[in-house]
Amino acid sequence: MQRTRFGDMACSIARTLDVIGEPWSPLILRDVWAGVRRFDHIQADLGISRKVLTERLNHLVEQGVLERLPYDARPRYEYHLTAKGADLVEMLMVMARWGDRWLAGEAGPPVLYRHHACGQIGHVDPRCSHCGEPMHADDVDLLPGPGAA
Amino acid sequence: MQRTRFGDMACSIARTLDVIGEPWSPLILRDVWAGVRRFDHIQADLGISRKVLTERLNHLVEQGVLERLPYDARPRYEYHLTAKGADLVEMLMVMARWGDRWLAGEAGPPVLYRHHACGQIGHVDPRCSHCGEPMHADDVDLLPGPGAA
DNA sequence: ACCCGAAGTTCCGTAAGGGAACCCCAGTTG
DNA sequence: CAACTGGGGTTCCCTTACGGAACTTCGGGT
Repeated sequence: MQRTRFGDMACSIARTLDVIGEPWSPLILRDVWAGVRRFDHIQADLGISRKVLTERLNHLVEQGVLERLPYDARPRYEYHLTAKGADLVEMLMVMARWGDRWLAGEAGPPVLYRHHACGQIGHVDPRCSHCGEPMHADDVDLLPGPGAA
Repeated sequence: MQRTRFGDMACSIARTLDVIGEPWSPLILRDVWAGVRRFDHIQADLGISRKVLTERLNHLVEQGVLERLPYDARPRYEYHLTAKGADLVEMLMVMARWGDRWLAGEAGPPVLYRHHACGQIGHVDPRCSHCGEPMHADDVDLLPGPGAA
């Protein structure tokens, strides 16, 4: 299908898509985050083809998002989030939040998030790192930064 | 490529991917958010094939993320974010934040975000909707919700 | 010596992306 | 009035990536 690479664009969204934008990658990350860490378990949980799963895992490891660690004397491996990968989980939480809000329907959200700090069920709320007020689509202006093309 | 549909999974991340998970879709959303709203402009800006752009725009309109509005007496159209679509922009901001942090390198971020409320350059910071404290990968437990499979 | 289970690898058929050419429609120019 | 233009697609062919199932490899257990 000769997919175009996005990484060369002067855009952090495009570059991020080059790391986790391929089909299945966010779901693989979700599984690893949720504790499904082994090849066969991920494969069975997602119903992904083994071939594609191999490709995705290799790519995510190359990109430093996952690491492949042995868990046995035999050649058995688990995949774990690196710091770089754990940082991607907030993106998953925002996606989940959007799906809960716009797609869950009558049944309600399939997963709830309990926050350690307060012990309550909550969801992720994007706020300005500077003033702490909400930060949504209309709350920002986009300006060229130092790394602009 | 007969890609698997994710929408049937009891997972809001998977369902969200069914709406904006196809290649190019997040970048199209980014363009529309940034003010690039017309077919030819998006096509030229992204370098996407016209065929795929047509498919993606139709899908995003069907999903209620974009709306197609005439801007002339002639058959000319612009694509605009709906409320549902504007709500997806926070996902883009989180992706941009991650790319800025982990992929931008020496040059620094290509785009800066000025927050209207405080007038400062900031970035998006995910916080708990309940207590306002940071909400990252390790700060939550996942529990089955009412819509669980 | 045989079987097992985890983690891939290989192979084939199909569908999706890339790219370029083509089409339709409403002005607008000569 | 005919030809031209420019936006917004549509059609065609080619290549590549996905899906699915079968096969392989490597240790350990019985």
